[in-house]
Amino acid sequence: MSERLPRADAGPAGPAATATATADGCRPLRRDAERNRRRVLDAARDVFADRGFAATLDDVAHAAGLGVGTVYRRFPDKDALVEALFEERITGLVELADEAARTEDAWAGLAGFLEAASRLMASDRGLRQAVMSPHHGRAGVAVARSQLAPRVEGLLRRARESGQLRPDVAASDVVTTLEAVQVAAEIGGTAHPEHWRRLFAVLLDGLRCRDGGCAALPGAPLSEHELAEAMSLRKTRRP
Amino acid sequence: MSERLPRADAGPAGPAATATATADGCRPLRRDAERNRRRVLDAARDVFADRGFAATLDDVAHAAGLGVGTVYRRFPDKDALVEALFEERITGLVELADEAARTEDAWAGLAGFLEAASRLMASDRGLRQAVMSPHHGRAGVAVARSQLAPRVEGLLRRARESGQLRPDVAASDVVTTLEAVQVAAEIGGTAHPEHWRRLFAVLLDGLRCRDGGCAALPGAPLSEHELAEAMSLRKTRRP
Amino acid sequence: MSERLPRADAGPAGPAATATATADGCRPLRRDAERNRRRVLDAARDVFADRGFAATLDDVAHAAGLGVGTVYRRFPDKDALVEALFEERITGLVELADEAARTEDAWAGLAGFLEAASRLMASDRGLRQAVMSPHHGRAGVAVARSQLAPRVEGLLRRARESGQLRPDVAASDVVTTLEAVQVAAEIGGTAHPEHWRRLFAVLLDGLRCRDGGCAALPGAPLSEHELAEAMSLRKTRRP
Amino acid sequence: MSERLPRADAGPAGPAATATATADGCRPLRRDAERNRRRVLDAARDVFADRGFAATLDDVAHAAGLGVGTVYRRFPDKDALVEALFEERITGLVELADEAARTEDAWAGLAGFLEAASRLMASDRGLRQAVMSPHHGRAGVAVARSQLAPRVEGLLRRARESGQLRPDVAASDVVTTLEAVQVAAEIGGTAHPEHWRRLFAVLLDGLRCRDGGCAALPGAPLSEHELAEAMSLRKTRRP
DNA sequence: GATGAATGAGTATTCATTCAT
DNA sequence: GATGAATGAATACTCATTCAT
Repeated sequence: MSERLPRADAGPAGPAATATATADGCRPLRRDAERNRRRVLDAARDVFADRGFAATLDDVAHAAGLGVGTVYRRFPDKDALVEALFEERITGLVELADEAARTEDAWAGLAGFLEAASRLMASDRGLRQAVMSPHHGRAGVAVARSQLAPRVEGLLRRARESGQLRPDVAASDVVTTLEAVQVAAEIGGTAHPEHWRRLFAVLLDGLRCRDGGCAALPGAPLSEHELAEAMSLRKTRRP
Repeated sequence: MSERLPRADAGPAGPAATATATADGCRPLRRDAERNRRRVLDAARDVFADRGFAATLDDVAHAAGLGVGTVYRRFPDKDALVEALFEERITGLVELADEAARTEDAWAGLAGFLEAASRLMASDRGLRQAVMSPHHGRAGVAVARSQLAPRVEGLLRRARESGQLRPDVAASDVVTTLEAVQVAAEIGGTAHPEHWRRLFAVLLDGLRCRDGGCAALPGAPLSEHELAEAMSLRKTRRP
Repeated sequence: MSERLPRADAGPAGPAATATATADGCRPLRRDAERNRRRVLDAARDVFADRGFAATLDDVAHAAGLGVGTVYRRFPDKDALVEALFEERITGLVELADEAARTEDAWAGLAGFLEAASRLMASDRGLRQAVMSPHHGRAGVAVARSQLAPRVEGLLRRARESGQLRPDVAASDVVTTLEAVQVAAEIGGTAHPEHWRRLFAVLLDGLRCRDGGCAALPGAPLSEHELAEAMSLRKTRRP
Repeated sequence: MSERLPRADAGPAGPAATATATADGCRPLRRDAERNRRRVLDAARDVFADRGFAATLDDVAHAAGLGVGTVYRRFPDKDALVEALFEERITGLVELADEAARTEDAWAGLAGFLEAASRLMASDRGLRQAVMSPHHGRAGVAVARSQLAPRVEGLLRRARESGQLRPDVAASDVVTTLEAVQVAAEIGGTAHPEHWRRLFAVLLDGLRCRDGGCAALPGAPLSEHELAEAMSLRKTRRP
C-alpha cells in the first residue's frame, strides 16, 4: 500500500513488458489462462464421461484443481462448457471426414467415416449425452455442423454416384444414424464397449444399395434448415 | 419399489381390478387405491410426455388431481413411477408381440411388431427419455422383459427359420433397435412425427437376410442376463 | 409401506374428514400453514427492519424457526415476501387515511395522516428500503396504491377546499413527501429515532397555505399513471 | 482507505497535480498514477450513474480502460471508490457554498446554494444511492463535511440574521434537506428530470421564516459529531 | 388413507478481493 | 507498477422426500 518509485508509464492495455508476445494481436498475457482452459476442458471431459452431465461444475473445477470461479471465467455457464467440449469433438469429426474423402473407394470412405465417428462418440458418455439429449448446450451445433455438413454431403455424393449407397439417403439420415449408434453404446456401457458395433453393422448394411435395388425410404429427409432447427437448443420448458 | 402392477389388466383405467385376492401372492390394491394409481400413471404419462422428466412429482400429482403424498403412497419414488410407466408400455408390447405371433408370414410378423412397437414408443417423449438416458428408473425393465423376452425370441426364431432374418440377430439386438428408433423420433420431434420411420426402414432392411447372404454381426449379442444388467438402474450420483 | 385396511373413499380433494372447515370454500387445511405464513412475515419484518433487505431468506427462515423451503412455499421469491410486507403496511396506511377522513378539521386530518404514516414507516428500516429503493418488489405497489390513492385524494381535496393547503399540491407530492421523510429517518437511525420529525415539520409547513398566498410549485405533478410508472419495479439492469 | 485526494484541485482531469511535494504530509501521486485515478473516478461516475452500485468493479475498470488490479491499487475497496466519488461531489458543493457566500442577499445565497447543490446531486443516480442507502461507503463524509460544514454554517448564520430563515434550522437539517431532495429525483427518474424541484420548493418554503413567525422545529438538530456518526459507514453484514 | 405443508441438501452462478506474471 | 487470472464464500432458488394433520 505504500507509494512506489516511478517507472515508465505504460498507459491502458499498453502492449509493453508482457511475456512472449504471440503472433496474433489477440491476447498477450494468456499463457496460464490457456493452460487452465485446457485443464478445465480435460477435467470436464473426464468427469462428464464418467458421470454424465449431472456432474457439478464444482466437481469439474475440483477435478481440474481449480476454483469454480476459474471455470466460470472461461465458460459463461455449464452449457457453454459442454458445447466447447462438443465443438472439440466435432472438429475431430471434421478431420475424420476430410481423411475419409481421400479414400479410394467411395463406400469405404463413407463407411470408414461413420465407423470412426461412431467409435469416437461411443467412448464418451458425456459426448453421447450432448448428442442425444436436448437439455444441454447445443447452440453451437449449428456452427459445428456448418463445417461438417459439406464434408458429409461430399461423402454421400461420392458414395451415391458410385452406386453403393441407397440413393435417397440424405445428410439428416447420417446424423440420425450416428446418434442412434450412441444408444447402443449407452446400453453396452463400459461393460460391453464394442456393443454398438452390432447396431452399426445393421445400419451400415441398411444404407448400402444392393443389386436388387431397395425400396425408397419413407417420407422425406429433413432439409438442412429443418435439421438445424431440430438440433437446436430446446430447453425443457418450465410451466 | 414395493408396489407392483397387481394384474396386467387391459387399457387405461380399466375397471377390471377388484378387491378379490388373485392367484399370485400380491394382494391387489383396494378399488380406490387402484383408481388413484391409474390416475397418477395417466397424469404422469401426459406430464412426462409433454415436459420430459424434468417435470416435478408435484406437477404430476396436480395433474392427477391428487396430493403428492398420494403419489408417494403408490410409488416409493420418482424412479419407481417412471419405471411403472415403462413397464406398462412393455406390457403393451407384449400384447403386440402376441398378435404378431399369429401373423401368417414370419417376417411380416416380426416387422409388424417392430413397427408397432416403435410407433408406440415414438409418440411419447417421456418414454423416449427413459429409454435414452441412464438417469431414470430402469430396474424393473428386467422384470418386464421376462414377459417380453420369450415372445420376442419366438418371433425371431420364426423369422430366422423362414430364412428372412439375418441368422445372428438376437433379442438384445431387437431391444437396441427399438431404442435406436427413439433417437430418430426425438430428432423429428413433434414437427416431424414420422421422421423415425426413415431410420426404422434402414434398420429393418439391415435386419433382413438377403439372398446373397450377409456378413455376421460383429461380437456377440448380450445374453439375457447381460442385457438385464445393462438396462438396470445406473444412477449418476456422486460415489 | 404395508397395505392398510379400507376406509371411506374420499376422492380427489374431497372435502370430507378435514379439520374444522372454515366458512369460505378456499382452503380447508391451512391452520398450520397460516400460522407459519405469519411466522415468516413476522420474522421477515424483524430481520429486514434490523438488517435491511441484504438479509438472506435463509436468515428469515431461521429467525422464523422454519426451513427455507417453507418460506419459498409461501412466497415465490424474496421480492414477493418484501411486497407482502409492504402491502401489510399499506393496508395500515389505508386505515389511517380512513380515520383521518373523519377528523373535524381538514388540515388536521391531512397533517395527522401524514404524521402517522411517517411514524409508521420511520420505525422500520426494511419498509424504508422497500419504499425508497427501486431494487425490491414493488409490483404490488400499484395495487396497494389503488386503495390508498382515492383516500389521499379525498384528504387533499378537503384540505385544499378549506384553504389550508397549497392549491397545487397533488397526490404525487404526498408520496414524494412521505418518502423524503424516510431519508431523515434513515439518517437518524436508531440513535435518533425522532429525527425525521424535523424534516417532517419543515415539509408540512411548506405544504400549508399561508394568508399571503404562496408561489405555485414548479413544473407539473406526476399524473396517476406517471406516478405508477415511476414507482413500478425497476430492476437494476445487468449489461 | 489509505488513498486520499492529494489536493483538492479543480474540475475533472485537471492537470494540476504534479510530482512536487505539497505542503501537507501526503505525498502526491505520480503523474500517471494520478491520471489513472482520474480515469477510474470518471469511469465510476458514469457507470454508477447509469447502473447504480450494482455495477461491478470489473465494469468500472473496463470502462476506464484499465485492469481491476489497477482500480484496487488506487482504492482499497469498492466502498472507498464510492466514497471518493462522494467526496468529489462534496468538494464541488464547497465551491458552490463559497460562491453563494458572496451573494448580496443572504436568503438568495442560501437558497441558491441549496438549489445548485440539489441540481448537482439529482443528476447522478449513483450519488443518490450513496446518499439514500446505508450500504455504501460513507465514512469519509465526515472528512468532507469538515470542509463544507463551516461554509454551510456561514450561509445559515447570514440568512438567520437577516431574519429570512427559521431560527432553529441547523446544518444537519440542511444535509437532511439535500438528501431528501434525492428521493424526489429518484422518483422522477430520467423521465421527469425536474421532478425534484417540487419537493425542493416545498422544503425551501418550509425553511423560510414568515412574518407571522413559525413554530420551532421539534427536537434538537444533530450536533456535528452526531451527524458525522450517523452518516458514517454502517454495513449490513451479518453480525 | 389422503393431503399438502415442511424440509434442507444441492445447484448454478456472481463478484469483491488477492496475487502471480 | 499494471494486468487480469484465480479464488471461493455467498446467495437465491428447486424439488425429492418425509410427516403431522
